Amino acid sequence: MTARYPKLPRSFYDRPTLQVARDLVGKCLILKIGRSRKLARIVEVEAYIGQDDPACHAARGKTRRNAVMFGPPGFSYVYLIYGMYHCLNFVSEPPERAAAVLIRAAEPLQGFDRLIGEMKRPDGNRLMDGPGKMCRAFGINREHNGVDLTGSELYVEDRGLNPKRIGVSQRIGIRVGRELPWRFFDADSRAVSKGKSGVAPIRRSK
DNA sequence: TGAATGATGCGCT
DNA sequence: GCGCATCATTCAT
Repeated sequence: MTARYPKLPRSFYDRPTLQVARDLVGKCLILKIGRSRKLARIVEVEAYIGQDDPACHAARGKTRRNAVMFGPPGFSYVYLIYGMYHCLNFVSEPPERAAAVLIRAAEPLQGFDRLIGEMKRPDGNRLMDGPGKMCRAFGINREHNGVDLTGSELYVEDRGLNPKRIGVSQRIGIRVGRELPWRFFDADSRAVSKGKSGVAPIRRSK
């Protein structure tokens, strides 16, 4: 079976982070697991942008944990939070500007039937409505840190599932940099984590 | 339906 | 030690 949909190239990630974040809404995240694959439509993201953003892990300089953010765009940045959850990010912009997009929620498209069936109250929209839950459903952990998104293990495809409307709001769960409206989500998806109305939704520009 | 809270590991001061 | 880009559960309204 040949690829029918274009994989996002490095040039996609090598752009201003707010554009990358916005354009990721509606794209499809794919993780290859052996001979099968898991596939989900991204419906919510947040931008974390370099030194000027106090909420960004890169704001206080390079460390072992955040090192990948200081590298080239188009790589994954995965870290452990609250001792038990993982968060998946895509590195954006050139190395001089350590930035990334946090993938916060997704709609299951393929490979999640079993997990949905195991839910107390089976509902695909609730399986990955948060960054920790999404990583758990995909099985993403720190072994997926620093993966090249132009490779064949973990990548993103454009399947033409663009959102009709993109909502914008403040970012969730942070204590600093709260005022910045750097969260983007599919305003018509029921799989976003919370604040489904947010700031007034705006129309997609492209 | 919403607020409060505990779980749990690790990076950083 | 403290705080964290979270979540499930409990308890109150």
